[in-house]
Amino acid sequence: MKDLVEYRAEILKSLAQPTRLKIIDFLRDGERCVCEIFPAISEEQSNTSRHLNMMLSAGVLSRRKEGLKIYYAINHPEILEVMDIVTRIVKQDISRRHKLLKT
Amino acid sequence: MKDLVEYRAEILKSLAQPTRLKIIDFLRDGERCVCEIFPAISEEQSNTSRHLNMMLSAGVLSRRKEGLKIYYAINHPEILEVMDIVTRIVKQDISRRHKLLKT
DNA sequence: AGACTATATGATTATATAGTCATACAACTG
DNA sequence: CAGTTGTATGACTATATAATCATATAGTCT
Repeated sequence: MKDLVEYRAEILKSLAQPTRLKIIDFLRDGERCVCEIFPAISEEQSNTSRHLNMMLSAGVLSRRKEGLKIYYAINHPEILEVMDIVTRIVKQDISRRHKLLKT
Repeated sequence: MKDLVEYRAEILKSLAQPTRLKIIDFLRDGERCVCEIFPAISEEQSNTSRHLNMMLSAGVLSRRKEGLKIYYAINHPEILEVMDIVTRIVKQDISRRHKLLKT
């Protein structure tokens, strides 16, 4: 039985990778099928599929089938909050480093 | 030159691991030295040191020297916001799964 | 049924990660 | 100075991860 720490780590891990971040960014405005996602992020279909599946099983994405296509979407609006906070942190860090260089 | 996506991934990765999550949890109330941290999380000193260093270079922790001891602290209050959100997501997911099992 | 499209998966490879043990280094203490 | 304490690091091992290519599967269309 997985404990809370492991669940949290799993969710964070499923966000903590450049290709997956690009997917999250692309899904910001709503669900998209795989055939839209992989060209948008310039990755192979199979690689994209694996990352999508990983985020799905971490509970970060949800999935809907429609004919041949499979649509993925962000499963929790909170995920976008997390992304926004992390972006803010990065920007702060970058401007901090700039100031340090100038001093 | 690292781009924004890679910076974000680096920060998230530095949070996305059970041992490191335990460290963050332990540092919630303020800075602690390594000698307090590793017994608190039941990990070896050397392993703890590596994780601390990793979070330091991701910009997630800061470090202060005082005599023999080195104190680490969470560098951005926003990190705790992220942790809170992720905890909320996990709890939602768990109760969702419970409901599904009951149906 | 056969051709086609969208997605997933097996096998493989290269690289990264977490953890351990032993040891080095740095700062304090008597 | 020698001994001690706190932290970091080198070398190693086992395991996980990301990416790729080829192929399988599932659904659609004529």
